[in-house]
Amino acid sequence: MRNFIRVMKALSDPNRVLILKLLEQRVLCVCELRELLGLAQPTVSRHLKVLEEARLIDFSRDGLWVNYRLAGKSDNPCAAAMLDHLKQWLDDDPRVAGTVEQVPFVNRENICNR
Amino acid sequence: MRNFIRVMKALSDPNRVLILKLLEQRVLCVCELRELLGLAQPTVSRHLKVLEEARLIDFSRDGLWVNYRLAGKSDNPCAAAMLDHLKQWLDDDPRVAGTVEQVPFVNRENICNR
DNA sequence: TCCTTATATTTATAAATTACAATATACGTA
DNA sequence: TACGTATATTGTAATTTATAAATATAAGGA
Repeated sequence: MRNFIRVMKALSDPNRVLILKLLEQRVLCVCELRELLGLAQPTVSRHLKVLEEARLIDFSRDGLWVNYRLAGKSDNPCAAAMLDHLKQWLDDDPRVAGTVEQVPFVNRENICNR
Repeated sequence: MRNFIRVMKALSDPNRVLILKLLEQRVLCVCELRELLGLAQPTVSRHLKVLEEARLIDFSRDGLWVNYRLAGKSDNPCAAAMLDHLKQWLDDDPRVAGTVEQVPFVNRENICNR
C-alpha cells in the first residue's frame, strides 16, 4: 500500500506529471527542465526526488550534469503501469502539448553558459 | 490534466483506496463503511465525495440508506483504468486483506438499529 | 588547491489535506 | 405535520505538501 500511495502522490502534481511527459521525449537535465517548467531549480530538484522515490524516473551523472529519464519497466509494476498509461494520456492537454513542443529547442549548453 | 490530477489525488489516501477495495466485494452503505474502516461518519462521507468527484464510484439512494458502488466503465477512461488495475493490486496488503475478510459479516441493519 | 558551475539539501512559510465534533438535510413513518 | 434515522455539510485543529531563498555538495578545470 505504501508503495502504491507513494506513486499516486507523486502523480498528484501537474508539474511532476509534466516532467514525465517531457521525459517521454528524451533524457533531460535539471537545468533544461527548469527552463521548460519555469520553476526555480530547487523546486525542480525536489520534484525529481519525489518522482525518483516513487520509481517513476532514473538518473545518471554525466560530468556536472545529471540526466533524468523514465524508469525502466522492471523496477516497480505499479509505477511502470502508470508510465505506460501516461504515454497515451494528456497529449491533448494545452500546457503539456505546448511544453513538449519546446523540447527540441532547449539545449543544456545554451542554458548554462549564459 | 485537471481530471487526471483529481483521480490521482483521490487515490492518494489509504482509506479511500481501502474503500475501493471493499466496494470490489459488493455495494456498501456509509454506515457499513464506517464500521469497516473505523472512521467517523463525516470522515467517510467526505472520502466518498472525493471518490465520487473523481468518477471512481457511483451512488444511489435506497430509502434512508445510500448505496455506493464502483463506477461503471463508460464514465471516465482514466478512472476506469485505475479501477481495473486496483482489482489486481493490493490484495496482499495486510489491512486490505483483513478488512475485506470482514465484509461478509457487516450488515447495515445490525449496525444501525443499536 | 582554488574557482566555477550544475545539482542537492535545508529552512521558513503559505496552501492543501485529514480528522472529529457539531449541525443540517433527506427520507420514511406515525 | 412531527419525529427518528442515515447521510451530508460546516467549522476547526493537526498534519502534510509546495515553493522560494539560502546554503551545501560534487565535478571539472586552472
